[in-house]
Amino acid sequence: MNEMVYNTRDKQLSVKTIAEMAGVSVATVSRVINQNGRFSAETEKRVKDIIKQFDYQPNQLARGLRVSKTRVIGILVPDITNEFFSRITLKIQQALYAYNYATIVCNTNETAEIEIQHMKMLKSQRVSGLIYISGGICGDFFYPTVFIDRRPSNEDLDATCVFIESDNRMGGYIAAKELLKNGCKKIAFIRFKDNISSHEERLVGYRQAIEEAGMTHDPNLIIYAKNVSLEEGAAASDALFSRNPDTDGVFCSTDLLAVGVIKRLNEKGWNVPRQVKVIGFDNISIANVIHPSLTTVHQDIDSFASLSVNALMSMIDGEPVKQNVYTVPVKLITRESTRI
Amino acid sequence: MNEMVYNTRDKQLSVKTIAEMAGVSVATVSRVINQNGRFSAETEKRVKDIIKQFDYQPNQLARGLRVSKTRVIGILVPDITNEFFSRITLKIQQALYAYNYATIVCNTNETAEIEIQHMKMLKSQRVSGLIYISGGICGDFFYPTVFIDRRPSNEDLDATCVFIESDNRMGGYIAAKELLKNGCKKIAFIRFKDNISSHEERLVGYRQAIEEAGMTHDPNLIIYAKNVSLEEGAAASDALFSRNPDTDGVFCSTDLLAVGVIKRLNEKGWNVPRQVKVIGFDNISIANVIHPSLTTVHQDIDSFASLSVNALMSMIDGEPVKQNVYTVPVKLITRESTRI
DNA sequence: TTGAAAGCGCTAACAG
DNA sequence: CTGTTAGCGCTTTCAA
Repeated sequence: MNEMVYNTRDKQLSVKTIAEMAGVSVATVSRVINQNGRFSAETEKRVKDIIKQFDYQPNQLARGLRVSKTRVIGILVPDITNEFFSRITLKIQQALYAYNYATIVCNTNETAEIEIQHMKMLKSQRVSGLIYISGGICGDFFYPTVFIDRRPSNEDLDATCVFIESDNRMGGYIAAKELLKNGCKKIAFIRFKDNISSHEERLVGYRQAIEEAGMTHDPNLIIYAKNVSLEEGAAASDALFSRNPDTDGVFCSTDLLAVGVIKRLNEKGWNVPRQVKVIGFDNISIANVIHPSLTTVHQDIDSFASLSVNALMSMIDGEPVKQNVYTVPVKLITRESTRI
Repeated sequence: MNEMVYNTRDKQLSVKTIAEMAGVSVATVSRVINQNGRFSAETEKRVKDIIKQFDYQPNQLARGLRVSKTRVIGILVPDITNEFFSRITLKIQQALYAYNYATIVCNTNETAEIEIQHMKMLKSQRVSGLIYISGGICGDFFYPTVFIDRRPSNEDLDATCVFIESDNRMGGYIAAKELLKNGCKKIAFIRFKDNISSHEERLVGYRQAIEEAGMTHDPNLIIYAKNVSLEEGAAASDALFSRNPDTDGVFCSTDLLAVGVIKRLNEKGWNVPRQVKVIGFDNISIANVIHPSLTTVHQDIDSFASLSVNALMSMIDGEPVKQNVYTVPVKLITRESTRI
């Protein structure tokens, strides 16, 4: 039973106190902190010494209020527990950290309602920019914004924002090619139900490969998963094979779905890859752990992070957008689940 | 090549504007917003209508500056790509969201240097509280703080902070018991090298079970992993079996390590669970996907989140800390990796 | 090279 | 019930 006494309310150091201690004005202290020149080397040293001595951290609320710019970026992400998204988020945070920006991460759970609430909060926090990872139902162009993975509507994209994506069409194409090359005759596509541009493009690439192989694309072989999760992958697998038991190849728009499929097929005693070959997308670590290990299309997360942060920083600096859309190459990672 | 024009700088609505539009003073607007009474129903409606009409969001910077309280909490986490941590983080965010608090998530990568930098940033952002998930090298009690999973040093804990953990000793005990029950005679313990209280306690429980079984605890059977990762689990497995090839049971202080062990043993052609039984800790989804599926000790993440947020909220409200330490029950999840 | 002072948007006395 | 006003900590003219 302690009596609570936090220091939070204790008067922290402020420019005013520092000014007094250094025998200069607050303006000078501010100039030194922001290295705006117009102070002598001697003054600079005096002020800096005090700052260091007391480990002074400028109040970002006051600064933000004054200059209408916070060093905070909002990140909106559908599901932070999905390793693919958490890895992007982490890389972005690390890149922003180098610019001394903090991030507020918001989990939207693919729900417009929640996304809108988060946007209000971010607005009230006066964030300096937004990064949407696979989201953007309510694109509000109040802020410099980067979209990753999910293309915003065209009007929005024509405006002042940036969109970064994998070469999803190529990804779908090489995925289907891999299955075709290894002898699959009836290839299904399991995808997230929502109308995400990245998953659409993967479908387009898949269809192209199918048609190039002289086969016809069968809409019955497209299965929609309610969520991107192991469970929904398993459910989609059941739905697929109950209707099309002779399917011999499955391309999933996400590793999580693919792993759910493999797990379900294993449980039912099917042999992957002998009876059915499976391929995923993302290359998350679980893909290399499942048995058989999952062939997948690798997305270049490092490029996502560096491109998005560079773009956002120059937007915030008021520079004109040189390039609206960036397409990042993908590559096939061959593992057991598609072996002959 | 668009010319950039963001609305960010456009004058947003403020209490002043709203006051003018409603024909009242700023004080009244503020009272309505914060529901501090002393306004008529009629005034309230007038103000609220305008707020709704323009979707006005109060400037939290100004508010925070004024009341020395931000609606922002800092969360420090070792590795957001570890599903166990991302799930805790998500649950905490959701709980805080209900209180209208935002979170700044900082990835410490188990590095003191980075943790210190993040602390400075959080301080400059004037967060209202801190939640350390499995961290806290530099416990700064400037803020109301909750520690999860890793016990802070005792002096710190005596102060005004809260610590929440699983019943790790019991977890270690039931894990080792499960292996003993299923016939293991030589049981190893693979753990993260850092001196984390939770992993220490798991060791204590493990030893207790070993000794109760009339066996002696062999320090050679304790292996330290450099990181909590699949790769380090595999490496630890190699180190273990090269020195102790007759080991027939492995308890890992983390699922990630355990899955790394199983994967490595599979690769080497060992049969899990016939030759070696393996058990983990956390119950992350990968545990149910690996073959053989991993028996593990489930941690109650929901309780972590609700306990920590409740505690933090009352600390922030200035209430005395009623309870310093919370211990959350664990439970054994039996799967294939320990079957006889 | 330096300082005085205004003001960012908000809340909380205080006065009516 | 309502308004006036000071001031949170900071940056930025403007003047010296």
